[in-house]
Amino acid sequence: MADVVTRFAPSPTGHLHIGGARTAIFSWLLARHYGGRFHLRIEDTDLLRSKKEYTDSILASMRWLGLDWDDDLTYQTERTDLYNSYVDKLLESGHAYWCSCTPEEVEAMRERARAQGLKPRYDGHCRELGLGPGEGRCVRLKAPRTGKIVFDDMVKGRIAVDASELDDMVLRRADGMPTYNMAVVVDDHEMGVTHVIRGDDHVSNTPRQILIYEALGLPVPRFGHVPMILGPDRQKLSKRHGARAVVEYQRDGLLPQALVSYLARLGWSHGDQELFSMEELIHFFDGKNLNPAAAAFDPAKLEWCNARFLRDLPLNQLVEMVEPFAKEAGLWERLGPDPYGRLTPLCIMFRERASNLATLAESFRPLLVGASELIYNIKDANKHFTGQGKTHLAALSAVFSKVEPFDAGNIEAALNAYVADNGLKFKEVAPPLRTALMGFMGGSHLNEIMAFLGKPETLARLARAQDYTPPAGDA
RNA sequence: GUCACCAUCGUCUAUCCGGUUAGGACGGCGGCCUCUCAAGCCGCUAAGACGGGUUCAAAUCCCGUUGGUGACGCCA
Repeated sequence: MADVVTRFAPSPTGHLHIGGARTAIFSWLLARHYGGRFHLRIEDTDLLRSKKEYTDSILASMRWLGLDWDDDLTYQTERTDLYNSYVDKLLESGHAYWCSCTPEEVEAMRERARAQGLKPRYDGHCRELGLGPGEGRCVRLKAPRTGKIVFDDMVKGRIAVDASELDDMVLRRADGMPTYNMAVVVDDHEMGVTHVIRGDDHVSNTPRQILIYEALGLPVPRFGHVPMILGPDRQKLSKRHGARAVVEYQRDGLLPQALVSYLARLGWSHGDQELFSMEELIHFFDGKNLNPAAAAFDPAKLEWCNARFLRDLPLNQLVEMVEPFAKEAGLWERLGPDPYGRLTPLCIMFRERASNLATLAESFRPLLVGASELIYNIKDANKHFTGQGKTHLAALSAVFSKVEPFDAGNIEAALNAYVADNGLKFKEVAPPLRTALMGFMGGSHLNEIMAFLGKPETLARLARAQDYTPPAGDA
């Protein structure tokens, strides 16, 4: 398949949503798989709803996901003359005509059709009137009245629509601006697009666009209509389903490669493989094996997917990525003069206990606050800071104070010796120690925690725990 | 209403130009491991919407029904 050219054409009327993101991913992958080109076109002709900030946001999300584009961006608002030159061609060749009907008159036609149980549509009132530019308001396509429009969709297979189902669509509005279908055809042709990958809400536009291609005598590209993404309840994705925009997932601490892998796997498959690197996606994604049915978005699986990528990420990259989240959590200042040197052991200790960057950063907190600021889980403290527990803590304080250097290996040896020398079991000593260190029964290996904390802080925490008294009135 | 599209475990999917105990993954449940929480490992759970055909044989092909989605704009 030579010279594959695809595109992604968002309207800057909102942030990039996961549905759009997946469409972009498929389109991008197809181009990259075949060594072709991928273009980005901003469909900003809806002047009322289009906003520059949304264009910026969409671009930022594309970059974050790792979807680069070839050549400059195309903005539809800058191409009005181009579109009109094509409309003029159609007028000259007799494939289009001027229409003087007002929107109100057309609406009345639709109403009449609906009343008769027919499909609401324009009735071709001005089709044979031969109106000139001065007499017309908008320009309509003189669409064929009979025959079938057939195309072979990359995901849905053969789709056929009867020409009689379509009416004479408007190509140029009364204000001189092209309509969506006209602009899309001109743009896709001008940009040399060979494969139009888009959302499945466009299937019914496709026969109309094919009519324009044919009227213009242009080659018709291949189409691939990818289904929508549904919410976890299989209803249309909406606000009540939580995060929908890519930026929200970014802010929540998702890894871009995890989102891409998950989204690619939604509606596409490569055997039983669940996780894909970008390289694997490019290698395997050939535009086949796309599922024609809509897929429900599953946050639980996304989280699992993210946790997997989090674990396998090279440590230096992980440290880099967790930095903004540590700052956001207000923990950055607490890392001291060598923040990266401190972040590294924290990431090693907690990465497999977190499912995203935000929870990972938050899990550092107990090790970064001072002994007096450590928040105790009341249940754990009451259960483990008992007479026996405090006895162990007192003895361990003495033991640890002699450990030098205070590193993980020596600490572990000292701890094991204490347990063995006193004929104890490790699990008798560990719970009070862990609770004293972490504030609750959780976290990484005890010796690593203590090594990270350092001797003074470790001893301070053991001391504080020995002074613990259950809150009054607590049952 | 009309037209188009869709239909395998709760979810994502494999199998689908016919023949399988319908496979994997997430989740859930149980177990192992273990100082905790995770992770990891093991096991269990659970599906061809329904009805007709065609055929020796249908999840797979055909028709219908039901259900879902989209479209029917001088929005994109």
